[in-house]
Amino acid sequence: MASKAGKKDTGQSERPARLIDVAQRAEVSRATAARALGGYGLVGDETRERVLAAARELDYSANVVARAMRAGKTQTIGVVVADISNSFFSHATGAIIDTAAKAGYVTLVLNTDDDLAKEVEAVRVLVEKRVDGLIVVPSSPTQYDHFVLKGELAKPLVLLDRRVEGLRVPAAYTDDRGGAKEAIELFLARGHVHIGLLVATAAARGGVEASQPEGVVSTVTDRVAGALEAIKAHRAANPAIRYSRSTLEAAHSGALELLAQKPRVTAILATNEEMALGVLAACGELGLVIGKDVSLVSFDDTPWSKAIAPSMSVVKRPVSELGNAAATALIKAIRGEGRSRKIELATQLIDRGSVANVLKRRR
Amino acid sequence: MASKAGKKDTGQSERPARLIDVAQRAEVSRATAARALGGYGLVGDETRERVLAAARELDYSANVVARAMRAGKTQTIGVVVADISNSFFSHATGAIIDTAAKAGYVTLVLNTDDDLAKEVEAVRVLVEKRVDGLIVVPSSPTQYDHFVLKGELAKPLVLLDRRVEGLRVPAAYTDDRGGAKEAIELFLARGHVHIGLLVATAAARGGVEASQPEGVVSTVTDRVAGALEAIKAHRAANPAIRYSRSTLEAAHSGALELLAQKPRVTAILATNEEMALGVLAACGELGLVIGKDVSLVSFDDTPWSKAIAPSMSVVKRPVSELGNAAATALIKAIRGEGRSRKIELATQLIDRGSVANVLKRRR
DNA sequence: GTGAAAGCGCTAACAG
DNA sequence: CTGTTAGCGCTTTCAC
Repeated sequence: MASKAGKKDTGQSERPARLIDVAQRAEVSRATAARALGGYGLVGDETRERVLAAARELDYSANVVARAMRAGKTQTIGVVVADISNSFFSHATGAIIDTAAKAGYVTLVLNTDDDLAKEVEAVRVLVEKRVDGLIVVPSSPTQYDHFVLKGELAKPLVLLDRRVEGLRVPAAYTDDRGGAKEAIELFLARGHVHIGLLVATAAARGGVEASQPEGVVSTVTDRVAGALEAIKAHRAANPAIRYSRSTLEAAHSGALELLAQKPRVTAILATNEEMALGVLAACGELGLVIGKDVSLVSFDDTPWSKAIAPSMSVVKRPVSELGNAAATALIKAIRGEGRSRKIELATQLIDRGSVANVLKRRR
Repeated sequence: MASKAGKKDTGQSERPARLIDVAQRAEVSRATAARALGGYGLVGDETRERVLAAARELDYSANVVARAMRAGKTQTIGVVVADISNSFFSHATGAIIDTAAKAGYVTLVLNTDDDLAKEVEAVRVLVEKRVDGLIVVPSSPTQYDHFVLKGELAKPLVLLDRRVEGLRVPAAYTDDRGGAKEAIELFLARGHVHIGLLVATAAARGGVEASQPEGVVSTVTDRVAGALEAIKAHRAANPAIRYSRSTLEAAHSGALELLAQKPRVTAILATNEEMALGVLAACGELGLVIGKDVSLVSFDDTPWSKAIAPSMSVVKRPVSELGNAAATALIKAIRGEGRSRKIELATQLIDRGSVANVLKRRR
């Protein structure tokens, strides 16, 4: 490859300068050059200048791979998410990338499509790559063998958005149970009696189901639990529930099913952006007006939620903060500084215009 | 760190097994073990079995860093985008990650916030990391020194979404000029005379301006050029234009300014999601009904565009295909197979319900 | 203040 | 079919 240099006009230029090239040009040893470049140890002032000049002249770029091999650390972290193109994950990942970068780490990103097999493979690849740590959005609420090597974690690990039963590692997630509870309480306070839950099951498989599928992640169970908690506390009627695959199409069908309930549901809690969009589409189709015929609250404060008419009430989660917290916790773990356990961030109910008040006058 | 092993119950287990450990356990040389594991060269059947068994027993995970150092290739590519949390970039990046993974590459992602200095730094870091190639969304339409080492590209490079003047490398982008042209022609065909352009300037700086800022990327100039082309071809009146920073707030102000034009603008082309949202918000505020008082077409087909009422007409760009194409071109370049130059993908005008027909009867 | 040398874990000649 | 060996480029004791 590089041997054809100099002949063709497209011939590769000579291979990048190495430390030894810099050392020779500056007429010092590799050790001295390394010290000057690395800014550690003792180096004479003029020697340092000479080395720096040589490095500049040669366009020297340290070979971080060699350094990593020597040091046993790569200054790289791995992020494993269900799907980077999903806005929740892309925002969280963006925050992780930035926080990690500030601490001198670069970030490798892999998708799993919420498929455990892909997650296992992703973790294997990242461990082979010798990342210094991992941030994972686990696709299973119970499986964690792939993180463990010989009774120990293969790498420092922080869970994001979801917890894994029995895995005692730091996890950054939001209080979705509380968020769902608040949303339902808002419905109840406004007089809604027939409430519907459109629950995204993060899983890529399945369509729409009336009962909770197996192996559903913690965010799903938390949100349902929170909603039911509110219902029970207020002795309200059981809500209609549909578990839907997290796509627009499935959400649409799910919403239609909810809206077809005998005493029609007048308020729906959608557990993510796709579910909310499904409700909007279904209502549009049925000629039902949001904020009037059907009230709606959705998880996650998307940019469009305040631009539409009526603007949508949401349970906002601090997504960037979540990513930052996960990255910070991971870097701490990598550096061996203390061990954060659980990082639970609060959600915030933002009531905009999509929840009608159907309260009758006090009789 | 690892030296405190065995004492505390949290003590790290012994360091990961190396090739030599596997070789010893299987009672063969490192070379033989490597051959068996790597599936190349000649190895006796039972020998191979023994090696594989030993590797399994030791939970051997090849050290890819060492391999990379030897091989001079890291099987890693770098992706440099303005902001991974932006839906366009996250979708494109998702496609890149998946395509690269299929070809055996993992992906490092860095953000620039459309800041050239950050871009330069990102490229430096990635080159130090010895990535095998780079996919960059350039933040400047003219600067490219940071990609060049000694008259040569530092690494195989593919541009994404935007072109750079004078830089002859493969670039994957969409025909935004054509897309804008079609959108304007739709307005014209429906009888709109006073047309507005709300143009996102990708730059993080600035607010709202009436004339084109300096150093704006190719997508911006392409879209404006396409729109003006359509206007000129039909001898229509010059459009009102606002260049806006790509945030909801700036877009909102920009839309308000457009809507305040003397003969009021009846149709607006928004050049991205944020701009469209700004128009929606502004219209909501002014009590103007989309698809009736104000017609709207936006670039990029977002999930919410079809769920709102009326659904929004858009210039759809094949985002995932764009990412795939960029990744494929890069991998080709890395492998030295041919050199794709420009990859221009077509846009598609999807007319939904946000463009009113204001045509008067033929007189 | 500077240099010599060992070695991180792996692979690819080259022998046998 | 299998073993020996020489590095890839860097850092880091340990001498001087």
